[in-house]
This record gives sequence, structure tokens and C-alpha cells, in this order.
Amino acid sequence: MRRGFFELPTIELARELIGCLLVHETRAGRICGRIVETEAYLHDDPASHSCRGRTQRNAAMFGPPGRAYVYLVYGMHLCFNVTSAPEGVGEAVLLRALEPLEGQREMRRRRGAVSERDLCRGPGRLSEALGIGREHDGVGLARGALRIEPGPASGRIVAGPRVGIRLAAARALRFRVAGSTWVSRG
DNA sequence: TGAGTGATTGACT
DNA sequence: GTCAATCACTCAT
Repeated sequence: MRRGFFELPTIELARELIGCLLVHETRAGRICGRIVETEAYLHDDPASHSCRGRTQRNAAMFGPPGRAYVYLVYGMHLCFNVTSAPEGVGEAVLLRALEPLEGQREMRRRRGAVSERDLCRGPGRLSEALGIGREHDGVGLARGALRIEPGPASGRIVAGPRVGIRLAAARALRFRVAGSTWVSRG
């Protein structure tokens, strides 16, 4: 990833992450998908975990940019975020959907017998398909077994309201590839 | 120490 | 299209 990429302002990073590759080198082989949908979560954002200050759970959001923030939601699903903003500022970008590129066999072993389209369509699904766990919370994403890599140019990117939240849901902080069959909604 | 809550998914109609 | 499952985390006792 080019130098300074993760230092981009959170909203720009959310847009720039579209088209990049999320790679996980596992013992079972390389698993890889192209990012097609993201959401930005800002420090002054009532929908963000960080808006009420640092806690044990959201500590990674307040760390340096370019790290993983992995948390459990609804008691059963993991969500994978890329931290952004300088150390001390709690912001991150949620990855909501991937287009599977490599390791579909391994994804399916984790996800069960689902259609190709449903392997990584949704934040909980992509975490499961890539084998992301709580042990990845706080790890750097510039290098290492789990990392972000530059990807080919994607199609047109459109912004819209975020999904699955009540507070500040109307803000256009969700980005996706227009018309992609791999995004979780619309 | 315990109740309320939720950045979702999968099963079902 | 609707709805229940299920539990870590937070905040209020």
C-alpha cells in the first residue's frame, strides 16, 4: 500500500479503500477479496463506538491508523474495520462487502454451502469467510498475514446512507461500487 | 452485579 | 417481505 494511504481523512479513506484487496495468508492458503462496500465512522458520530470515549472494546479505534478493529456485534457476528485518523482520535472504516477473488474453497469451508454471492456480502459474512477473529483486533494491515493491498481500478463509486443503525443514519458515509452484485444492499 | 442494547444473519412466510 | 437467536459490552445500581 502506498505510503501515507492510511493517514487519509476517514471519509476519503472509506472511498479509496473501494477496489483495494483484503488478503489473509492462512495455513490453508491465501484468501483474497476485492473491497466493494465500506462505511465511515467518525469521532463525533453518535453511531460510532468511539463517540463516548475510549473503552477496552474500542481501544483499537483510538490507536494509529491502518490497523484492524475487530468487534463482536449482536453477540454473534464479527465486524472488521480499518482504523483511521491520528492516534488518540477514534475513527475507522467498516468493511461491509467483498468480491471473492481467491480462496473461495476455504471461504466456503468456513461459511458453509452458500452461493458465491453470499460468501462475503455483509460485514459478518466477510469476517467469517476471511477467517478474521478477535485475535486480529489491533494488528497492522500494511504488512503481515492479514493486510490491505492495492487493487485494480473499480467502477463508479456512489455514496449513500449507512445501514443497520438508528443514529445519524442519514449521513452519506457509506460507499459502494455502483451496480455491483457483490454489495450488501443496492 | 445485573439489565439493556445492538455497525447482523439466517430461517421462515 | 418478517422475525427470533444470542452474548459482549456498557452503564447504572
